[in-house]
This record gives sequence, structure tokens and C-alpha cells, in this order.
Amino acid sequence: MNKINTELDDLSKYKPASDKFEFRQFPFYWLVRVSNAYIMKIEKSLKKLNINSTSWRIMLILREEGALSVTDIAAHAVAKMPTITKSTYKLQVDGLVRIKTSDNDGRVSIVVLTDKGAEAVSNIINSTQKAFEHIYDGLSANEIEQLNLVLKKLFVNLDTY
Amino acid sequence: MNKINTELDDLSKYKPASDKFEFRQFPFYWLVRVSNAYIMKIEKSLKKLNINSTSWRIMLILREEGALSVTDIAAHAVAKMPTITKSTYKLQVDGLVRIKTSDNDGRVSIVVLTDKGAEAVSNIINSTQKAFEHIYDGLSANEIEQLNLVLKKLFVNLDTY
DNA sequence: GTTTTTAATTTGAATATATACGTGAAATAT
DNA sequence: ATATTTCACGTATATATTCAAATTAAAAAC
Repeated sequence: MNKINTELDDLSKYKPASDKFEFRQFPFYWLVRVSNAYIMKIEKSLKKLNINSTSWRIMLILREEGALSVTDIAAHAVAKMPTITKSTYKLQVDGLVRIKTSDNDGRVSIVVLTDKGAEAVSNIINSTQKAFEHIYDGLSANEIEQLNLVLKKLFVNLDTY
Repeated sequence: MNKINTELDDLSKYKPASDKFEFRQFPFYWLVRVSNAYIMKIEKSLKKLNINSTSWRIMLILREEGALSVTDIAAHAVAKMPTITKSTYKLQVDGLVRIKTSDNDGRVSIVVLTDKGAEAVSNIINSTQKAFEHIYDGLSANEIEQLNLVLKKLFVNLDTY
């Protein structure tokens, strides 16, 4: 049962400045841990295919979004632009994406997945499938939905303030 | 209201291999985004103090745990040992931690926060306080507890399989 | 006492990013 | 209109971070 009125809650104990603060109850401690553990895990699968998690993320995003600018990719992936530039150029060398200057705006670089890239995504999904086999054990669809919801809220807060 | 019987749920749509998969509903997409956004945010605060998020994490852990081996720190921080070795030696140069060989086991390096280190933690908390001001806006204590719970489960799954 | 395992470090390579720069577009002034 | 300033997008360069692989050294197993 979730409380409706959130204003009555004292959330200070989840903030480092509180005397009640304890890192083991700190959501961001767990968030970073899970994120790191997840990245380590899939990098192990991706290793054989000579691709890293950043490139993988870029390709997944491009598959669903079609063509995106470097800025847009950086926003999706939450990474700095130089990181994305470098990563996409490496992908281009491997023939997995194509980069071209926008017709409308000469400053903008548009990145698209090539056919080879789309095929690579399918292959990668197959070879990482095993890593996801037990990943949601003990969780309900409801809990996952709720997790997504809360993460989205946290993201907005981080992005806004 | 959460379902009790999790076995009835079809969680396949949260796995990349499903045809129903969509990265925007993928918990790990959001997890990595939030983790990256959080790290970027606090790194901005920590920058002025010439410390990065990894060192910060190590110091927070040491403050609560007292003395820890490099292996233990790596486990807490979910990073590789060379990363922790390098990071702690940098902290030692700055006088924030002390590294000494264990009395019991000559292989083990024990790391402790120095007085200067403990003081630095307090200072850093003060200067990062502002970053946490609105971070939980729109969330209840209950939701945060639930978040922690789910993250812990995910971590165990990632760690086990 | 030799072999195997474990803990940490060193080295080298890949990745990420801060900073500076180049270039195009938009806004403002002339 | 057109020149000038400001701003936005991306890239190049230099530096920092991370980690795989190899190495060293200590402890445990045999």
C-alpha cells in the first residue's frame, strides 16, 4: 500500500547530509551498483563480438529511433558528446552505422544504422540472451513497471534541478 | 497492489530478445541513464574539490565500514581491483586514506580513512547537499524503500547467474 | 616441499571526458 | 540588406579513468 500524500514523508535520511544517512539505504548506492554490475555482465557477452556497452547502447537506440543527431544520441545515452562522436566513428569504421551531415543544418551530424548494423543488433541480442535469463527472478511485472516509473521520476529530477 | 504469484507474469517483454521488447520499457535502460545522470551531477560538485565519483564512493564506504581490504572495497563499489588500487593510492597521496599491509595476511592491503579524510567527507557532503535538494521530489518514502528492495533483488540476480 | 590458489599491483590499451577549436546558424546591430 | 556578435553542434587534442592481462608475493592445499 503506497501512501498518497507524499508530503508527510521525511526523506532526509536518504540524503547524505542527514545524521540518519546510511549508504546501504541510499538508493543511488544501489543504482550505481546495479548499473555497474549490469554493464560488467553484458560487456562480458559483448566482448566476443568486439563491441562495448556504449556502442551497444547507441545501436539499440538507433534501431528504434531511426536517424539521430550526435546530440540526440548523447541525450538518450546520457554521455558526453565527444564520447558519442568517437564511438559512432568507430561504429562507422566497422560499417555498422553511417554518418552524414544534415541537409537542413550544416552543423548537425546524422547517424543511421546500416543494414549490417541492424543485422549485428540481431546477432548481439541472440548472444546476450543468456545474460537475461534469470535477471528478473523474484520480480513481478508490476514491480518492474513501478521500477521504471520511479526511475523516470528520478531522471527528471536529476535533469531538471 | 502487487501480485503475490509472480510466476503468472510474462516478463519476456523486458528482455531484448522478445519481439515485444522496446528499450523505453527496459528497466536497465533507465537504470543506466539514472546512474549516469547521477554520476555526472555529483561529479560537477566534486570537481571543485578535485575528487571523482569513484574516490567519493570509496570514502563514503570507508566512513561507515572502518577498515576494508581492496577486495572488499571493489565488491562494495562494483569495480575491478586495479581500479580500486589506483584510486586508493591517489587518495593516499592526498592524505585522505592510509594503506597498510594486514597483520594476519601479508597479501592483503587494508585501507582506512584518515582524520583528514573524514573531514573531507564532511566538507564534500556539505558542498553536494544542494544536488540532493530536489532529488526525491514526487516520491514517497515507501516508493524509495520499494526501489531499494527491487534494486537489491536485481543485484543478487546479476551477481548469482 | 611443491603446487595451487588468492590478493594486490603493474603495465598497457581502450574508453571517457575536459578543454579548445572550427564552423554554421541565428540574433542583433548598423 | 548586410555586417557583427552570439550561440549551437560537432570534432580534435590532451588528459584521466578503467580494466584486461601479466606479474609478484603470500597463504593454503596437497
